[in-house]
Amino acid sequence: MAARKYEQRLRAERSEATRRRILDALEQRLREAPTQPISIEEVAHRAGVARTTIYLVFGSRAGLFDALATELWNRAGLPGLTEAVAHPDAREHLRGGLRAGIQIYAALRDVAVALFSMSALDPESVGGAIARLEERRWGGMQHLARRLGEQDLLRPDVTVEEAADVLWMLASFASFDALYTGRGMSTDEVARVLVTTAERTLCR
Amino acid sequence: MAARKYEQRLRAERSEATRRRILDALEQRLREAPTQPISIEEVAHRAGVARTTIYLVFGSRAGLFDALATELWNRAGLPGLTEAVAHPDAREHLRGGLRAGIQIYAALRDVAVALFSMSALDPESVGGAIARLEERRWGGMQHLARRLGEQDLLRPDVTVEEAADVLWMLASFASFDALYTGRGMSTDEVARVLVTTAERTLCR
DNA sequence: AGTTTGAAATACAGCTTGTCAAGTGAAAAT
DNA sequence: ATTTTCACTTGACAAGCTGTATTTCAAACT
Repeated sequence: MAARKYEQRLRAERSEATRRRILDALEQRLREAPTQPISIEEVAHRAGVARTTIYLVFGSRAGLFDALATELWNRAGLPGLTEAVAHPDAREHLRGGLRAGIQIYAALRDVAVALFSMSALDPESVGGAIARLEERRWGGMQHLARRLGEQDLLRPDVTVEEAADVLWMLASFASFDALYTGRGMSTDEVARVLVTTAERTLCR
Repeated sequence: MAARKYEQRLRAERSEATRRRILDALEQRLREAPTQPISIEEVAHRAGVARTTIYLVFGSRAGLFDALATELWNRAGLPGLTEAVAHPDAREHLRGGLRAGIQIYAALRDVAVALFSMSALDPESVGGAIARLEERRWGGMQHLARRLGEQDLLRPDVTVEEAADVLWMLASFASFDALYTGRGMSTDEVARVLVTTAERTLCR
């Protein structure tokens, strides 16, 4: 998106700035009033931009939300998560991965609620961004389950596939939010509950 | 709703029939195309009714969805669930309650996705029906946790409050659907995973 | 100086929701 | 048998939204 090649610095910078202002406006609006329908007009107004500019830059309403989802994830997600995944001990991988994921979910909570719900109602409405992220997450859970199996950390009555399924459920945004928003827990408390649940269910 | 007192049988019956036709049309439409925006016009057309009639009967779009949610729940929920709750053994209460809940979720899956997502985006848009159901569910989880504690079935390091929190998360529609739709499991498999997770995490 | 181009302005068609006024026809009351 | 009642219809309306197309502008580049 907006991936035109420029020799022209200033124009490229201004263009990028406009793009960011729009995404920031959308994010801010989602945080301020997550439970209210959003019009592109409103986002444009907040960004100090014409409505048509948003269509020009992002192609469509769905493209805008898609861009926000992917941008936020990259901004909030990569550092902690990749560090956790790299840990040689699979059990620490499990713990650190869950904690890192929860940090991301908490940082993006209001925005994530909107994006996940929109995607559930109609995956197209967020341009498939959530579906792509969830597919990556599923890959991550399979990887983690495999490593737990390789290091002989799984209970004898739990297969690698079953472990992946349980991790998939527990590491979902919905599980996080059931405890974080639904029960008013802190991120540390949520992490404790989810890690405990995962370990008691899956590990020896 | 539609609570006018009639001496007139026939008119009351026809009125009820209209109401049901509208709700059936909405439910059918949600099952056929869960991921497509729904217009009241469309529901009215399917029900063979004027659009204004829907506003007349249900007051608003939100009132319509509210009515559908409460009606479906009562239709699908009460028998199995109340039976499970009545079991003298709290452990069987846990198992039967989860199984019964899962049966409900599965029967209403497509409709439930829409209703829960709509409620997450804007609780008002379904007239608060989902919020009320979830509050009752929370009461049920607290009750179950208390019974597990009373019958000394909880692990010594698990408090009644913590048990209620975990049950709240595991018995949510989101947890069910992560496995049912997300992983393509059957209801029996979902029940096995959820019951196992709950018991290993909470019970001695 | 002349050209590119990111963005604005304006207008449009088509779809929503919600409300309102007036009308119809069949069941109920007398 | 006639009148009343009422569930429902019809048609119209204001207001808001999305998406697109056309034209214009001014800053940035060559």
